[in-house]
Amino acid sequence: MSAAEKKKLFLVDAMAHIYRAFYVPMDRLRTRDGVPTKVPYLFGNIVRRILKEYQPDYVGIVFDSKGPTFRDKLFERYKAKRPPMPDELAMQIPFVRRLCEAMRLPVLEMNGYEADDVLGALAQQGAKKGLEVVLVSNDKDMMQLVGNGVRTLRTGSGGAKSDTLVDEGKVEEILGVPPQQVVDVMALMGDTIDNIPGAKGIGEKGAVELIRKYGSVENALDHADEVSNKRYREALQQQREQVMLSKQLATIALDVPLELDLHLLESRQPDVAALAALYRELGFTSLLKELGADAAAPPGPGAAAEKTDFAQLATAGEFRAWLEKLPKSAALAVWLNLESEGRETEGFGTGIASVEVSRGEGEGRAVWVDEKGEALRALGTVLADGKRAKVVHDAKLMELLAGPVAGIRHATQLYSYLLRPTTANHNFADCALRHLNAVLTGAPGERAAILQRLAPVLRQQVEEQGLAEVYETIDLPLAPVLAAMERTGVRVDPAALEEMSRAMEKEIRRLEKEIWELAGVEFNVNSPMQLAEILFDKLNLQTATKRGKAKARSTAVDVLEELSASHPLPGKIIEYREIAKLKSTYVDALPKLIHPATGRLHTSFNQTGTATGRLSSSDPNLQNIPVRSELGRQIRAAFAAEKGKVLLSADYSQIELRIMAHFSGDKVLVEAFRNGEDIHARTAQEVFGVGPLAQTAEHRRAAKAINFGIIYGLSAFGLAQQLGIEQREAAKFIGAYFQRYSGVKEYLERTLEETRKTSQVKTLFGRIRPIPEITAPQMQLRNFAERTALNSPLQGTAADLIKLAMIAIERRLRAEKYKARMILQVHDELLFETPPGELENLKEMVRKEMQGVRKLDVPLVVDVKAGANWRDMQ
DNA sequence: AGCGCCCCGTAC
DNA sequence: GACGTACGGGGCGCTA
Repeated sequence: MSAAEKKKLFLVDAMAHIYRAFYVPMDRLRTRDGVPTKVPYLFGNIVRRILKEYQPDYVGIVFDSKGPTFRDKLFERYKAKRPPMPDELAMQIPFVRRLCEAMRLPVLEMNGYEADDVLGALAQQGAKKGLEVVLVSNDKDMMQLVGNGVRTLRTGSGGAKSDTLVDEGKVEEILGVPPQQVVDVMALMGDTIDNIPGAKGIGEKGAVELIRKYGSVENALDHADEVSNKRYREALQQQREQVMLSKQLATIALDVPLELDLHLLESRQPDVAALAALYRELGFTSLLKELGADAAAPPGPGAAAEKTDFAQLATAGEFRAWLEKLPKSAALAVWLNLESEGRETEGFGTGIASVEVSRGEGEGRAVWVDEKGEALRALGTVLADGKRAKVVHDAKLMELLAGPVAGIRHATQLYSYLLRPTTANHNFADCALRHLNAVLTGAPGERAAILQRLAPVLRQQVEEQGLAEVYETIDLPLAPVLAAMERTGVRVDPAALEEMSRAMEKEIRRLEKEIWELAGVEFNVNSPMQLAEILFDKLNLQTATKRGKAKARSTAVDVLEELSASHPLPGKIIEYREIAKLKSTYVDALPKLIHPATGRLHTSFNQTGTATGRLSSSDPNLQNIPVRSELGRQIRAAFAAEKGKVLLSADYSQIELRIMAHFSGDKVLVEAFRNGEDIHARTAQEVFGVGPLAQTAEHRRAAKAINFGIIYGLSAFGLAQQLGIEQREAAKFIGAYFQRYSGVKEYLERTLEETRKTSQVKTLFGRIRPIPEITAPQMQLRNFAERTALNSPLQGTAADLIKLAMIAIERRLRAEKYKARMILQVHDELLFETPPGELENLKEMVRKEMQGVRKLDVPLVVDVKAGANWRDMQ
């Protein structure tokens, strides 16, 4: 009999599919009474698809038995750990059984055995009878049954095309071991669904690696002491018993006393009447129609949820009337509820689900956003009216979603940030909990009401901390500026990136091959763990300099550079890393984030995300676009002005050192900046006693590192590492620096003293950063706190200065009707896109506003460049 | 599949 | 431990 003529037996692992369906995020699928129906719905989908796609001759749906199984008796203590099935899931299983019944699919189960065992036994018998057996299950454990006419079918979520029929070769491809070793792998990695404990600390990756090397669990355990990876070695040594037990648990029993009755399993036509009744009961309208049943369709799932609108104001008209009756004097709290968590749609109109407003504590009104946009229009009028004070949480988001906002009195997110910039979360719920101990219930209007309560509490603290001026003059006015920048976006040339991607892919493959040859084995070059094994175990390479315990097996670039003296492999890894990093992070990632409507990248500037007062940028992060390497600059060149425009870049020169000069009043530093000297050359002269003309590149490099180090809270260790010199020598440099720049030394000492007294530092404008660890008994914590205390006032003041400049520049761009737009901020740089006609005026204006933003004891210098793209500028 | 952690690398 | 501030990708393990 040829393979094509073989009859097909499909056995479906019901529980595996039920669990999988349960975790698909479709929680709105319920009957009108709220009974969840997702599981029978998805289960039915997959079974109908399989029947249609593969047309099996025999089908069985295999369930676990209801009573205790032989495994429970053998391994009671593990069974006890299995979490009970969630009620939400348990209540849906009877529907699945009824569905099978209505589809006339035989349900198979066997007292005392789990589904896996039944499947295993039936599969064997079927194969013996010359059937082509397919086990429908994505469970990896099931792959131990593959071979001799038995395969598994892994169903994908993308329809039949994404299904995989798994034969012996495929098992190895997927799991990395043949079917005979599946049990061994499972015994090590464990499986939560099947309640196999495995070895803690060993995942799939490690399990496969160990079994490939040692062949079996038993052998791996016997040679546990030889395993080089510490984590795996200890896991094997310490969890011997558990691993052996896991192997027994993972092994599928083939001796189930069950007779394969092919007559019972023959494919049959469904019981249409029973199926229609069930579909109707579950509210599966579309399936009912498909069935051709003549019954009237009840409302489908999801329709019910929209009707349960319990907004306090029923219509946009009511909302408008409510707003019109507002007394002019009252500050209005406004809260927007978004349609979804994702920010894809943010900023481009469609994201608002409902609006909440409040005139005072304890009051709140909510209204759903209507299709005609009446509610949003009414809101927009009030928001744009500067004479009406507003209370909001996120000022930038309000601007982005609801249009121009004038007259914001309180922005609680900014208050929260100014008060505690080191706290990670400034979302509304956390603020309400932190400052009011209020837990949100989700009642309509509640958030706006709580906003009214929160605002005065935070405002008072902001005033007490002397932060009101920073709020009024910097953070609040900056919010709409950032909103405008995000909305404008920046153009990136996708064709250029795609072209680069192709070339880089080729290069990566080439390097990968070379690396594999040098290593003598194929491995994942992206995995530091695998790479470390090759470098330190297989090739036995060693670094001369000792590294700390934690970083003993680091594969960071400085280590690779050291190793490259003794082997060609590390050098190739460095090459590979650079290309792979730039490709995945920028070249491939950026095009995906181009907005379809605008064709541009719209980053999100986080105004409350850093401890120092800097901004941050994400999705994508446009503040770390490469510039240092040639390949990196090629990426930067893809950031190009649109047709008929050019880019203008303006960056502060040495701003943090200038601020240091201002704060410290150090005579040398102030003089150098007032004279417009090259500051690195001056430092080289001061520290090494070498005049500018006699300085070598090495002098300049060291001087530059020292100047940077000063800003970061210099240590001899850090400088030594940076320069690749002895710590003693670095200490000498630092000593020389402080001798020549004694004002700097005194300033740094003063700063630490002051910080110890107040446990916080301040910027020039009064922005604070709490540093409680400054008095920690643990030296390590304290050292870190000290470096932070020295750096934050410099970094934070620089951030304040450029924020002020941005506000001033944006004001002038609008007042003087420039067509130019500010599009990015990168900490000390501003990027603009402008028609060439405005370029000269813009250059002058931007330079003037940035340099004159605040008079310091040393001049602020701004370098201005222009060009077609972000790389080629002069 | 999604999250959290680690390592690593990009920017200023 | 290791000079400051960020964000993000890939690997890996855990958990639902």
